[in-house]
Amino acid sequence: MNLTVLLHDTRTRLLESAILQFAAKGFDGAGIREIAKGAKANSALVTYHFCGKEGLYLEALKAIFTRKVSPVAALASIPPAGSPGAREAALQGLQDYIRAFITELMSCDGTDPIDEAAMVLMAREMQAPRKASAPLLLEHLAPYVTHLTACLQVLRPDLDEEALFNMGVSIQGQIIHFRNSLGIIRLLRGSPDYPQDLEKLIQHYTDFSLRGLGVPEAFPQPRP
Amino acid sequence: MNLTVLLHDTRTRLLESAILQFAAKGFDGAGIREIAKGAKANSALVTYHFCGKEGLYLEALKAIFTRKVSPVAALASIPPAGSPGAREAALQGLQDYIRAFITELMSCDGTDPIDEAAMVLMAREMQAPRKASAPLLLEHLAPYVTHLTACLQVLRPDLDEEALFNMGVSIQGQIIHFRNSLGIIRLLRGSPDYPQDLEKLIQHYTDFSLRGLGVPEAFPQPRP
DNA sequence: CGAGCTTAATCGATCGATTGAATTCGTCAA
DNA sequence: TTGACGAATTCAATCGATCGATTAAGCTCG
Repeated sequence: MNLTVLLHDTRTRLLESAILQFAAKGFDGAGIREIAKGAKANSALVTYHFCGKEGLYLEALKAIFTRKVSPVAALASIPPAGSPGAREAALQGLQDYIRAFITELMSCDGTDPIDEAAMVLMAREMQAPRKASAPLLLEHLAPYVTHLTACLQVLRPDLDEEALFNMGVSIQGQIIHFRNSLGIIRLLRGSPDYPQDLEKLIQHYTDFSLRGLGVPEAFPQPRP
Repeated sequence: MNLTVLLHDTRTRLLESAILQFAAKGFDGAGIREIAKGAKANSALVTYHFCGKEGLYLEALKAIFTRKVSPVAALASIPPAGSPGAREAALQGLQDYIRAFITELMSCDGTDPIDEAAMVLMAREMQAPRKASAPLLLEHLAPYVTHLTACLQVLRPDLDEEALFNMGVSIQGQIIHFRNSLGIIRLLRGSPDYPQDLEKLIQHYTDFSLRGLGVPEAFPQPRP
């Protein structure tokens, strides 16, 4: 019995190694032999446990989504529009949402390489989803959109449905782009450890989003 | 002499086919045989003209950047801060920038498949740049950042340098994310032809950005 | 003719998948 | 507790296919 391998069973080790390899080299660039080597397992086990490379990829995606995305979606629902305190609740809900989103996306400060790889893989999949994984993506992203739209609806009841949708895309877009393009952003900024202050970052995205949405409370004093 | 091939020489045809194939299948997924077939050429020409697959990829990227990115960067420079009319010029410059950015990014309505593929390839490269192409990326993106930062500096002289940088990332981020994730966004929205009205989209991103930046003119009337 | 370009053919390497034997594991009879 | 049996798991070895790169001969012009 191998001691270094006792913590996880072979299937789990294959999944974790797959996340690392797929994130680093893409679906075509990563080979099942190297994935198996990273899991200290035999490459034939990919077919045995996952019905081949494609099945392993899908299972790896599923594992990532249930681990990273689902927790954030479990935010408290806001009161329905029109009820007393709905506006304050929606405002707070939107702020919590942005905070949870950024925190979750940035919760991989080198401590867990698998977390970091999971973000890369998720980002790639959102940008150019494989045909087989599009349903998986939609299923796990829908709760986000629902919650966000509900908040926006309360805060800007005057907007039509398309305008609200655009607002949601803008708010999510800034944050996702920040996470996805962190490599380029750090190059452009010239400092590899940006952002140093996560709290300041959350404050920026909250303020920018609330102002962009058109919430008066977030707007600075008008000039004289 | 082949008639169907007279329009471009072999090198150019290989480049265009490479853009299509690399965008569709990624660097590892695309094969030089298929690229050559798409260009009605022999696969050995990849080595002859571009010193191998990697060289072809870099040349394809270079062709994309000089075609899509550089033109947008050629925007009129704004007057220096403090000079009369600087604020109005900066405001207009920012609006022009957003318009030019979106227009260029969306200027591939199925008319030119190479344009569409170029966007996919550029997006992928921004998200996960290959080691060899990072310098190319920085070189072509720097003018954008310079122009945008100059506008922001004039419009919000009270902000420090890091805050201005965050503003720029947010403004660019929404738009880039919109273009990169258009596939998922259309799925979430449920309409494959979104956005129908490009002008309305430009208006949204302009308004959202100006409000997010904290420009009073863009803010709606405060509630009673 | 000679330089630039293009071709078919082939190289060794690596790919994902499969095979059949070897090993480990849970379970139940003795 | 022990031994044995069937199922589940893991293994080394190998399959055909495809990869990028190379070679040497053929072609096209100035």
